[in-house]
Amino acid sequence: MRLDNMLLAEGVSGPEKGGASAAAAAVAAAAAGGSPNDGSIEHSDYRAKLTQIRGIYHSELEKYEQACSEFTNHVMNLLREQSRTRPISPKEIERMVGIIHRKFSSIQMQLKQSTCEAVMILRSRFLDARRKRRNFNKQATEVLNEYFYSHLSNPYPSEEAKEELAKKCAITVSQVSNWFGNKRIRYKKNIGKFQEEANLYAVKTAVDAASVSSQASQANSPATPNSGGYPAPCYTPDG
DNA sequence: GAGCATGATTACCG
DNA sequence: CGGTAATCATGCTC
Repeated sequence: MRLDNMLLAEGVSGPEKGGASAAAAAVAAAAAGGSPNDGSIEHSDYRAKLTQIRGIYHSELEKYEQACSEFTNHVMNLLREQSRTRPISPKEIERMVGIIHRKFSSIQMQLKQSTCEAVMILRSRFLDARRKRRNFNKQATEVLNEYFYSHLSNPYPSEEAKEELAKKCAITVSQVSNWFGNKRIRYKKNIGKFQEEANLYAVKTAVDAASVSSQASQANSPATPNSGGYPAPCYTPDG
């Protein structure tokens, strides 16, 4: 009866309302392991799908139950008719009913199993954040890149800085951390590839920060990596 | 559709 | 616990 427990836990079987919230709680618990996503939209989406599965499950279950009782009635009638010609013991009737119920419950088991599978697929699809990865918008990456390249000598934002960036970019702090982690490693791995970008943002922040007069005339010379921290492309802020 | 870009996850380290 | 490195899975471009 593992299937029953599983369906109950997922809120597919069991009471209407408590079930749904139980499922949501299960999802929340599973997602709490480190998923940085806010997830309210995903949850409502998940719930909708789960409700759909629930509906199918219950209507099918009802159908089976109805069919079972109909069939049982049918057999009982047959037995009743037969009882005119030969004696039929209550034991025999019981046995027949038992056989019918076993047959139908095995069909129900299949229904439960396929419902379980559907739920599992749904879960894996909705809980695996990688599946619904979205690129950050232009403005967000702009902000992040600006910070990264203006702190190229030490591109490790503090917790507060991360929060600030997260707020600016409308993403979570974990996403900021992920972004910087990825950025650092990828920048280090292939500095050449980021040269252009680095120069761009270096100039941008330079112009932005210090509104000094003309200084953008030297922004296209190739790389001169230094040995400390992270090699800067061609523009070194100071220090 | 192949191939690269990119965000997220995982294993491991200090 | 926060970092790196490798990897996964998807998005995007050609």
